[in-house]
Amino acid sequence: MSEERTLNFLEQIVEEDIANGVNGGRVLTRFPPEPNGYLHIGHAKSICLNFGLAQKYNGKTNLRFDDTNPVTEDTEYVDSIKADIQWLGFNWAQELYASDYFEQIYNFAVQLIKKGLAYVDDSTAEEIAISKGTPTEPGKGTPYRNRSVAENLDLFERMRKGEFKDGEKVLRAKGDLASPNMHMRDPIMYRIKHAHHHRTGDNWCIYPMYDFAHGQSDSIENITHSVCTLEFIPHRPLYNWFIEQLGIFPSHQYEFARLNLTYTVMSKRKLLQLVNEKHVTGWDDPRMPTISGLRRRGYTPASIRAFCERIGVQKRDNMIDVSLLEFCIREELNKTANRVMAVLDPVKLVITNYPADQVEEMTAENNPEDPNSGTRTLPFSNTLYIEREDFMEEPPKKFFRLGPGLVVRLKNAYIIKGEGFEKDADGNITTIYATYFPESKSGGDTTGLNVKGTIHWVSAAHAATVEVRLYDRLFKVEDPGSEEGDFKSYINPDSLQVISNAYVEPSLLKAKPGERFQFLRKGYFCVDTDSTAEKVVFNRTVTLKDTWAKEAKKG
RNA sequence: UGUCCUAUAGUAUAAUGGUAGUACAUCUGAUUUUGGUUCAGACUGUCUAGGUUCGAAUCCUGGUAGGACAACCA
Repeated sequence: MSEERTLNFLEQIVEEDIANGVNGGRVLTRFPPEPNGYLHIGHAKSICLNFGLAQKYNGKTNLRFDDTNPVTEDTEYVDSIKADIQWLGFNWAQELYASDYFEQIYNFAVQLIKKGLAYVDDSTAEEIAISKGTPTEPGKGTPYRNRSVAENLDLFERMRKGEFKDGEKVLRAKGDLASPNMHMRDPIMYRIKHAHHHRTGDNWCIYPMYDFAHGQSDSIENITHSVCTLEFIPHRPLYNWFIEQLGIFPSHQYEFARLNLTYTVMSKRKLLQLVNEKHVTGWDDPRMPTISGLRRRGYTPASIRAFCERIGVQKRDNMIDVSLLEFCIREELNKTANRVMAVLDPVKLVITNYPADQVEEMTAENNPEDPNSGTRTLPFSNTLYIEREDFMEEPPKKFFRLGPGLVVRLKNAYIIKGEGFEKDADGNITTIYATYFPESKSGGDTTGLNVKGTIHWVSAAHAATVEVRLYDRLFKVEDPGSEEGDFKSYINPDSLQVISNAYVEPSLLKAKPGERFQFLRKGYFCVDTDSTAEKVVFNRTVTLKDTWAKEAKKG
């Protein structure tokens, strides 16, 4: 119940509006994705913001697809977007589409033509661009700027009827060609696209531009707070101008800084490239910063919401350290994920003084952080697999694991002492030999031995074989987008390591896709949707914090 | 060299004219049958120069730096 966090600047605006009785204290936000790609963690920030604002102030949030460009949009994206928002834990008041308003927006355009504030321009895209001038020189306009209202009305109607080809004509607002704001220099309102729309089919061949659809849609829905990202700041005067000239409900636009994350890219264009050029397996590849990728990677909705809460909201450009995201998922999984033993890079360990035909059932805690998680049993025998990195032939001083003469605790079992090992012709260790202390069994240790290290293991005869996919950051550099040349040349070639034969506790054979575990000392893992009856596949969500790895790196 | 936005520790984010705080990251130490967790501690900051004020991160002015804007994309 401790709501100690101070208000972010948008919450302050909303609270002021409520205090001043703006809109009668009503709060209605919207989340307006364009259905031309999958949602990513940056969208999650916007979703948490828009839905969060409404939740906090007894308001509602509409889901509105900004589907004004039929050539890039698709129902596949609509479906994935809806699924992702719901998975994140948010419910929209209404599912709406800008295309629902095409007739209304068309009428708005006619209204502006009649007021002498819009005209049909026959110029080419190049001609229009040139006639707009530059940020430092005013625009000159085109010869079509002074057509009569009647002619504009006629032409616009014929545009709708399909009498013209793509690009032949556009409808433009009559703004201010000398404005220092380029968006006010006669922005295009409608363009001709003889294209099939995912919802309106072939009903239309003219489509409104963002600037003549977004604010209008906001207004039609009576959105009170229209929250978008910084790049729309220069559009705001135009947003307000249209609303004022049309005399419609005055929605207000507010802007915040989009999320940037280290070691990844966030633009839909770049993500699409990664997918199309097969640098990843798809939009939901666990290395992708998409919601579907993070879900498959093992991230939880709560962890993503916690992340969005921690990063805050402001108007300055930012670059969030991906370690914060990792912290958020570890924080949750530490409390909720059951611990299991899995050996990813196995080497055989034989306990020479343990009876070869004996099998003991060892008791293990499922989760020391959760007293209600219970215990399970594990088969123990004289031949085990342990992690190859847990043995060193010539261990340095601070190596608290196994080596010749070193003692170590086998988690949930006995203390053992390294005795010897065998190597193959290439010098790789093939088998390690150790002896155990019979009186050192977990829970009943009477040896008084003080061992510094504990390692995990599985019994060779009882182990199940699974596939494990180890993911690392997708890019080698913090900000691939700002580096020289093609961002794809900074892709991390080691972002995926597949281990097709890892040994795990037999119980994991029953694990279902989406189930999460902590592989003791190795990290958090999630069962992948690629799992079959023959082979269970685990994705590594994130490693555990590893202070030994840091120590070892120091040399 | 136009207009707009922004500037607080390595990264984010508070302090709303009155003790610059929090988180992540980094580093110590303690505890630990996970080199995990937990706990204790350390480190590092108001872009700059003036001004207003008893008092400025906060208000004003001038610099500087970063970002956005000239798509028939959103």
